Amino acid sequence: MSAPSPTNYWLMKSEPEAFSIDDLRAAGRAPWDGVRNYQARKFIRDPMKLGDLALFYHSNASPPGVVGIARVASAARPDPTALDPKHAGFDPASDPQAPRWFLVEMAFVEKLAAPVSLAALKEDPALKGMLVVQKGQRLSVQPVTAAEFARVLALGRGATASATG
DNA sequence: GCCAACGTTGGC
DNA sequence: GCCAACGTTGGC
Repeated sequence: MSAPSPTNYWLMKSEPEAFSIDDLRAAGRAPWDGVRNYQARKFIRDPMKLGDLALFYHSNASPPGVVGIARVASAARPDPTALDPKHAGFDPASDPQAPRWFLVEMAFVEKLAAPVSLAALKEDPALKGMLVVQKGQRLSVQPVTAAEFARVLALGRGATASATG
């Protein structure tokens, strides 16, 4: 039996002061809660599938960039933090009977030996189509192509900038 | 439906 | 801390 290959690849942003790759590694897996953007919700709720792989991106970091790999470890389900008045992500308009916000659980896969900074992503011609390098793009859950994912992973595992594997 | 005001994101 | 860019809200 070979392991099923992931059907989609993603980039998921988190501020390291809120939840870092080290936090995910320590936890093993964790609910990816707090997504409050309709476009990101659509990705989480619809095309995101168990086993999909994601680039774990540190935003508001020094430097910002891809620091690890995570795997989608659950189906999408309603995000309970949207219904919790004590939670920063509380949405008073959210209806428990018709959940508005969703989460998936993410599992730790790998911390990159050589984090790939946003500047490095921008410098790589092979990655010029990535959403994260586009000006003004702030979507917290983004699709990436298999080729982009493989390229970032190669860079992050220590491949030289001139390697094209 | 338009669009100004506001709040947030996130690089720098 | 600054501020550009974006998304949402709400008056009209």
